[in-house]
Amino acid sequence: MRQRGSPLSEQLMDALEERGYRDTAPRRTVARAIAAKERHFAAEELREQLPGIGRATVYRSLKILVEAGALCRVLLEDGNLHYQLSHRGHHHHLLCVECGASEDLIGCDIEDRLESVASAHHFQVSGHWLEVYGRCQTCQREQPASA
Amino acid sequence: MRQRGSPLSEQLMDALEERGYRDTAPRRTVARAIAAKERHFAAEELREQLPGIGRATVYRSLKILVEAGALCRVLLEDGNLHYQLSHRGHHHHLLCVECGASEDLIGCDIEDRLESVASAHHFQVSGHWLEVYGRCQTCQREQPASA
DNA sequence: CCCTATTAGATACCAAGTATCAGTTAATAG
DNA sequence: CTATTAACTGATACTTGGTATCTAATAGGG
Repeated sequence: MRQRGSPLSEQLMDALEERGYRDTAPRRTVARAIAAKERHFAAEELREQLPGIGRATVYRSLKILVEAGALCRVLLEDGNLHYQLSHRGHHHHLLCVECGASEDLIGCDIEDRLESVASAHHFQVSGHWLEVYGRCQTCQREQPASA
Repeated sequence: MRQRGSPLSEQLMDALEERGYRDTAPRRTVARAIAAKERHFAAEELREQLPGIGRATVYRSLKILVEAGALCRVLLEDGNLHYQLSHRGHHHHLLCVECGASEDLIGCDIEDRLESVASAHHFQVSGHWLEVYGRCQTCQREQPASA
């Protein structure tokens, strides 16, 4: 009697199965919990929600989901690391510091600029990490000027 | 009999005193240890080097030095957070994944590009975090092609 | 040389992991 | 449909990074 999950959680499971990981009940439970998230979340927050799942299992699931590209890690402005569903491959986030919403930064040429700036330093770029913090359109409308 | 420190460690102490922090022996010890670092370092690494200093004091010192702008935090590719001396205000790092060297990224217009890309998303940028990983010139010369 | 706010260090705690390991289970081979 | 076994789970303990709390010590101004 396998629990069905949302299409989103099925996608997470698929990503794991593509990588050769087994389809297990605890992983399905974790996948469903993640799929239900509307925002980025802390590892501990997820674990608290799943008291029936072992601590190690939750963290292991997060790890392999990130490796599988189904989940991505986001660095908050305060230095905390959160997780959220990942749709594309490599991308960046516009993180709203007020409501916590996150928008993917696409169609940007940041990589190209990085490349050219780095080459001026005779540096061979192999990767980078970029997070952008600010206020989303919705929050700007709600509080036009400052907070 | 106050221990003298290097000019660099004196700079760290000055940064603290400017902010109203007191000149204490433990802080001088921490400042000297940091000033002697040639690379970015982990908090725990620093603490191990200073068995005579309390754990909380080491972490507190790191925190206030970051706040004072004398130290900056660098995010390694593996997600670990390290610290290193900071010279300028806001800047980014070119981190060599081979030797751990770090170069400051200056004279770049990344900020401008971010601003324009974000405004296309109707996003009001207030801050960002950027780290660039790759190989420095020295490591490229030593191992011309791959590793 | 006092006075007191700041600081130090001990301790305990929390968050985010990782390592180990005995016991369980998924998937496959027969 | 059962047996096999590699993968997985969950408990536990440990590590790193960091904060909170508290008592004792001390810097530095008056």
